[in-house]
Amino acid sequence: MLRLGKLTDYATVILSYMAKDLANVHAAHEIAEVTGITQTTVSKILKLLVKANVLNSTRGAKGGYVLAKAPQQVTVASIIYALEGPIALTECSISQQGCEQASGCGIRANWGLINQKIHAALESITLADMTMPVTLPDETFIPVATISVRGENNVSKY
Amino acid sequence: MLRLGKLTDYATVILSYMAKDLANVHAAHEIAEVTGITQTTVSKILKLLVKANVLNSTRGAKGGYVLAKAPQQVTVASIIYALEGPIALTECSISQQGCEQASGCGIRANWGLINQKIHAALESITLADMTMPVTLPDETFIPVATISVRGENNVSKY
DNA sequence: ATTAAAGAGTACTAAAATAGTCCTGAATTT
DNA sequence: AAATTCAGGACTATTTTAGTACTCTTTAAT
Repeated sequence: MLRLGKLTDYATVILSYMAKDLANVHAAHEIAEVTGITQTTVSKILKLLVKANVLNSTRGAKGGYVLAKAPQQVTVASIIYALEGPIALTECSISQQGCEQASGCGIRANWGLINQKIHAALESITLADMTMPVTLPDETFIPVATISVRGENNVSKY
Repeated sequence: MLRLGKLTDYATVILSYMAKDLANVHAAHEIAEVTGITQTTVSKILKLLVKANVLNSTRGAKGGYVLAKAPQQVTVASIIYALEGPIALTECSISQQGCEQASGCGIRANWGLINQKIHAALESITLADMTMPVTLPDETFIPVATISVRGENNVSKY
């Protein structure tokens, strides 16, 4: 399955919670409580989001995290980038070094094309879109039909 | 990184080789030789592609594999599906069961939106596009800038 | 008929990536 | 000074993915 890690899923949960309460600074422990994700894991995610300039942090008592930008300006691509690094489906789309036969490779360019399209899709959706309640029939949500589930847990429920 | 497994990368290499020589039946050992992928791994991939109706196989001496459809009709989405299962970024996009709070989940619907876009992008590119030599400046191929490589090997070079 | 060549199916092992935890240090408020 | 909170890094455990091996079935050639 073309998939994102759990941490990215968690991150969207955390960020959409924060997007709904922009007025306050949120400490890691508070977010952990609200989301049900353990605090150590929440902290790990928050740190990554700060490093990627999605969040700002303040230390010390009364410290915590706030969004660095308006929800409309936080793209899904930037969230994925923060948690998982570059958005690219194949290695050779990232580094040309890895490919021993870069010049003769007819596939690399075409993977690049695909990556571009996907990147564009992920750039076009923001945290604001994620928090906005969408109410479409279920069929529209699920692009693939009958399905073998390969993992269990997720917390996209807040 | 939003990524595909190596096997999927291999699969595109194998399929584009086969797409260039539609006239002949290709045995696993032959494909292994040409691509440099070990035969056991090649076999594994070919079997998955048969199961997904991307390839047809014939057993016995002189047997082997051929494309089940014209290259224009083999979508990248179907290749990914064959190797990795459903194309969905988050678990909750696949099964509603997994999500304890399905009704109250504001995020699920929005992930579905993203999945749809990505699925559309992957449906829009076929094996024919992959084999077609694209010659654009390198910058166009690589959507993300400076980059930490997390894996090494790939064989997208044929 | 027998043999050799090929794929089908399944189970298993090894390697790599991901998730999750813990510890120590630095900044800030009271 | 003490308490709170984030920063950074190292480490462990878990899960996923990759790769291999083995047995069975099918087909062609002799």
